[in-house]
Amino acid sequence: MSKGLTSRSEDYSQWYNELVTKADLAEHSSVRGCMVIKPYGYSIWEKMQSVLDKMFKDTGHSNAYFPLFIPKSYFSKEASHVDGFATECAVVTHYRLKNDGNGNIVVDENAKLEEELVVRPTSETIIWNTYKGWIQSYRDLPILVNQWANVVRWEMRTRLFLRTAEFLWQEGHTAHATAEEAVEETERMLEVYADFAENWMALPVVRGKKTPNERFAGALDTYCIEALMQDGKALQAGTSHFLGQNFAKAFDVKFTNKEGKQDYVWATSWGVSTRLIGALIMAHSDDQGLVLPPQLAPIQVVIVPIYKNEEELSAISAIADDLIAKLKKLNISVKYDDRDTQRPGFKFAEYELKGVPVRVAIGGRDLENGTVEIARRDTGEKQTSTQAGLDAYIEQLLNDIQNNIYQKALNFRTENTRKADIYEDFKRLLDENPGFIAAHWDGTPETEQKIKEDTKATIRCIPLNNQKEEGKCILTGKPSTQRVLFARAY
RNA sequence: CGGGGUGUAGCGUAGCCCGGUAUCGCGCCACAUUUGGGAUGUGGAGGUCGUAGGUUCGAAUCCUGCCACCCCGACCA
Repeated sequence: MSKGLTSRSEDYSQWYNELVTKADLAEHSSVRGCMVIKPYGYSIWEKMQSVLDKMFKDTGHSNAYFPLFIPKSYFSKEASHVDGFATECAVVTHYRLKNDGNGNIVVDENAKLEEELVVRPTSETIIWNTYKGWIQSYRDLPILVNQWANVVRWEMRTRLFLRTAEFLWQEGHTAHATAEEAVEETERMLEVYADFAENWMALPVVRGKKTPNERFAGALDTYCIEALMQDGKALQAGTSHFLGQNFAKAFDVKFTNKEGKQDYVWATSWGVSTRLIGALIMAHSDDQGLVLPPQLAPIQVVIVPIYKNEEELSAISAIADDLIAKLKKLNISVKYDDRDTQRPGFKFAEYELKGVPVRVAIGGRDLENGTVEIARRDTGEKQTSTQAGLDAYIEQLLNDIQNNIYQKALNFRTENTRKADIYEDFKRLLDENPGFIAAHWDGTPETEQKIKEDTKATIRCIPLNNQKEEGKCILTGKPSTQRVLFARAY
């Protein structure tokens, strides 16, 4: 492991790339745009999955699995959907290789597929094609299904976790008898995501709706949670779509309602991806490395023994073993690092880089005094603490760290959310103090587009429960009834 | 996909302009001394110079194609 990390102020983007690889979260694979998620990074994803999965089940959903391949023709059935994804699809055209006689393995041109298969960029089409066979009556509704899967989007420019050609995610796809019910579902799942972001990732998010420009291809309404990263850029952390009857119409999914009449089914879809790991990194980490919220940290507590001989080590290990047993009872994950191949200082730096929330060091001094040294990753504070009652203290400390990280991120967002009423101020803020900018907008796609071309800032969302306020559009001066949130985004 | 940059040992690099098979640091291995913030010494291993081709007696170096990554742009739940 190499020393030092480029600082955030020096080069934020380089800091991020180095951190991802040096903290052992992921690395570039030999396949363009695709990453290898390494065990430490994957264990964060597993934690996220297990929490979210429980949340989905607690809200009535079940998991299922649909094919990776989607017949090309399915995409043409929903016009705006195909427009949104056509330019980034991987397509399977053949099903066999052969030896060309010169020792080269080549595609067998005789094994051409009748119809090409698209590697799913999202599963609405294959799922709605399937739902057609599942739904006849209102008694078959709702269908509340989630899928954990990988998807492929042939992105032009990729970044580890934030945008990769293949990524892992979950996608919920639900079917309902009424529009009201589908909208309720859309909003419910947005709240699940917001809850997860705030209480597990310690990431404050703005709940909002996308403008028509930024909507998911095929949706009537896209709800989102937006988070602010430390460089002042926004990140879309999750979306929940009200799809109306678009997919039901495209795939002819009708049901008989209570009145005995045929109607198209109402749909939602919602998803979060491994991009959340990118959000986690960019929101909390510092120049020393990762800072992980205790709720999602694969290792919550690391114990490092400091010893001069075998005898001292075994005395320390006895204390450590006792602490480990107590912490495990409290469901706290602990690692005891008694490797003799690295010195304590090296281990300290390593666990800081990897974002372990709490470090306990036990040495000869502590043996004499009945103490340990406790260091918290979020503030870097170190203190000496008695061994008695240590488990309860650490449990509390983990809570404190979780809260502190959240509060810090919230303060950052508050400080970096500003109002602008004059276009010049708006532009100046974007360059000098990037962050969210609350500004009036005349509600037209043209104005939004113009601002985007001009400043690279987009409307991240129209916050839910937004305060009504009379004003004038920042660009055109036309009347507006509320402020919307602008930012440059990932 | 357009513009710019980079690619030399696991990582970071020198050498390239001006052609003669490769420099240094970290890391790695062995041993010893060490261990409360990234240890020290001694010895050692490790390289198709991204890749394919061309020019040449000879290519890391010159020329061409391709690939990957980084930055900017376009695109993008």
